Amino acid sequence: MTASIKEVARRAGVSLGTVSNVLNRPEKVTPENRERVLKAIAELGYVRNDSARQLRAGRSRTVAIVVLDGGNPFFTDVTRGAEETVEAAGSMLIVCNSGESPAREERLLEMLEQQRVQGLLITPVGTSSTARLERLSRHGIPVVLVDRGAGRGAFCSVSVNDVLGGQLAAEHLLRTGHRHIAFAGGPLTLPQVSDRHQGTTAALAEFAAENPPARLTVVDTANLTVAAGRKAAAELAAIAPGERPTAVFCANDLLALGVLQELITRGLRVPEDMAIVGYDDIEFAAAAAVPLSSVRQPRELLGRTAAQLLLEEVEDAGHQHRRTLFDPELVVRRSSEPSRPA
Amino acid sequence: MTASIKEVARRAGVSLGTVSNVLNRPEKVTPENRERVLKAIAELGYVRNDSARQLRAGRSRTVAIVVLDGGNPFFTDVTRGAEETVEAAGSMLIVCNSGESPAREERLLEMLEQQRVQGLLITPVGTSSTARLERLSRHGIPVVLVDRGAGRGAFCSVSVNDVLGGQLAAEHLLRTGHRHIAFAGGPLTLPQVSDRHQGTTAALAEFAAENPPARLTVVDTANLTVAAGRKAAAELAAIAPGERPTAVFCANDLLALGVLQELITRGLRVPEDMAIVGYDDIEFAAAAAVPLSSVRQPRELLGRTAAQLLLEEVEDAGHQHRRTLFDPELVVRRSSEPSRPA
DNA sequence: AAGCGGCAGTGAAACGTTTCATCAAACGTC
DNA sequence: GACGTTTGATGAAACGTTTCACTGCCGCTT
Repeated sequence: MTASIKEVARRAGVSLGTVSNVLNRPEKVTPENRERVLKAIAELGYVRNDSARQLRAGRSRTVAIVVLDGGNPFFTDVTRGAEETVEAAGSMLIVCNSGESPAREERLLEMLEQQRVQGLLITPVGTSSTARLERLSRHGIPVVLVDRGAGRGAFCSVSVNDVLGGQLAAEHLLRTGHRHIAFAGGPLTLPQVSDRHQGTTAALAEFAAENPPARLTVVDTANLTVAAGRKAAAELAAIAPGERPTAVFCANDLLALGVLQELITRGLRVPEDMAIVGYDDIEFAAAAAVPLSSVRQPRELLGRTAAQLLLEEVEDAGHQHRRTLFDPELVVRRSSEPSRPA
Repeated sequence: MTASIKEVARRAGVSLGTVSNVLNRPEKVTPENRERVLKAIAELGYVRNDSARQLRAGRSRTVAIVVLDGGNPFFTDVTRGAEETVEAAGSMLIVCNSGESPAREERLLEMLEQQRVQGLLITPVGTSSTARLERLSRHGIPVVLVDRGAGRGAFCSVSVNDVLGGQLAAEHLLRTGHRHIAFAGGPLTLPQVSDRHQGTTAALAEFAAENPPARLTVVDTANLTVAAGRKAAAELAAIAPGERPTAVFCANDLLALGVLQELITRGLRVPEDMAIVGYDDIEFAAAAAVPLSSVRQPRELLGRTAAQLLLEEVEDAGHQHRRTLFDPELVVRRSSEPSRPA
């Protein structure tokens, strides 16, 4: 269907190697020959065959990023950052979505390995893929963990201190007078979720050292979506007012937006009846029905840094793995403004 | 670095062809040989080389989708729909982002063509890429236009009637008493934008046939983002109250959310001082500070249908191009509830 | 004038698959 | 027990590149 280099050579009346030279080292070929080859290329509508190129070269020019949820603005922002960096290096970023499903993740990794991608940015669903990722790395495909610390020193990683984030959120709620807090998130097997939860309990423990202890209710959700948030809010709203937490810290903003919406629908006031703090500070958080307090992560920076680390490792094989950890930042908005000053 | 089929063959003590058979037609090979080959594969950590496979086969197992804005929930939903369908067919969907930049789009198309992707779903930035897309199609890479009608019959396309959408929005505003409406959107070279604008003017024209004419103010924006919306709102707010439109129809929801936020910040009330209608009905529209009226598009269905059409064309070369057009639906929420009944 | 270095261009080899014609062996039939 | 048929295994060819050792050729030096 499509013309090959051989036909270009024949039409231009030169050898195969000369055409290749025009394509790869144009300065090495005489101007008139270059001219003729380019003309032939244009006439035939020749397009380089990347498969053959890659086969010969042993490696490709694409970097892949595998995200947990392609619809979550957090990940699209991370992706944007990575895209920028990868593109500047002359490669192409392809975005894949595991949708928090280990099976799909597995399938994607399999296909990406077969494609011999240049490198891989990934937020793994769980720990089940660690073995496969290590194998990728061993096979010469660098892997950088995104939004997830590397367990042992096997990979580079770029993440944000989720424990600290959870702590910031919980401390804020305690400071503004809340004594019964809910943590909404799940599945708890996601390190992001469990770290944020851990930060919460840490803050509560610290608080209890000098005060009467505060209470924590955990609402486990199936995933981190708006729909899951609505469901969580329904559970919270069903609790008798006296026993109900007065604030909820949600493991991400989608969840928080769902919670907010459902609470309002059910006639509860935010923050008076229930304060809310989200996580990620996505663009929509500030635009919500009640502007959402949230723990901000440097999303694009995360993506940029991860891509840089990856490209570095692609260049330099004898590379030392590195872990980068950013600190999050609490952004207080109306959804958690003190209803009763501490 | 990575083992090849040849080494597997040597280790298993069989020929090269037998290994290939184990991989592709396992029933054709004797159980004990199959066993030995699989063992060798496991021991060597052999991974199929897709470049070689593709080179031989002439085609790949990946479908690409090129979207205008990877961060826009509209596109992530379309992508989700497409993903589902493509995955069910055993292929892999890779997501690329043109970011509304013709240059980046051009680059992506070049690389995707070199990769000999199986097919392409695309929302083109403008009309400048038509020639290249036609060439792709001619070279055996089917192209389906998404959220964009095919100009001539060159491609399959799946879109939503944007003119009708614009009309629905404008009629709604006229019916609820508005006599000076703003249209915010841009660039007007985007067919989506110009169609929605055209629908608006059509509705106004129809209205004027039986009523004193209503007024339309166009606010041209650089793109369709929240930031652009904020800027547009600033312009609207700067108009003297008597001269200011009483309602604004935004070409998409991101824009509308930005407008909403900025208006609130500036102390204008929605919908009392200015009603808003958005477009797309993304998930965040209902959760906004003032729940947003919006023109709903069947986003996942759009993606699914486009992917189906594409796969159909991949299968059947002698395929008739088809254009599918869905109708949008107006969803009225508080942002445009009649402040003064008609 | 002979020798030498540099420069363009050539053609074959190699990358890792899949396919296909060929071959050998085992089997069933008469 | 010979023959035809089926079955499984084999090895070479082909896909489209890039690379590299060679070959002429020209102009410069001695």
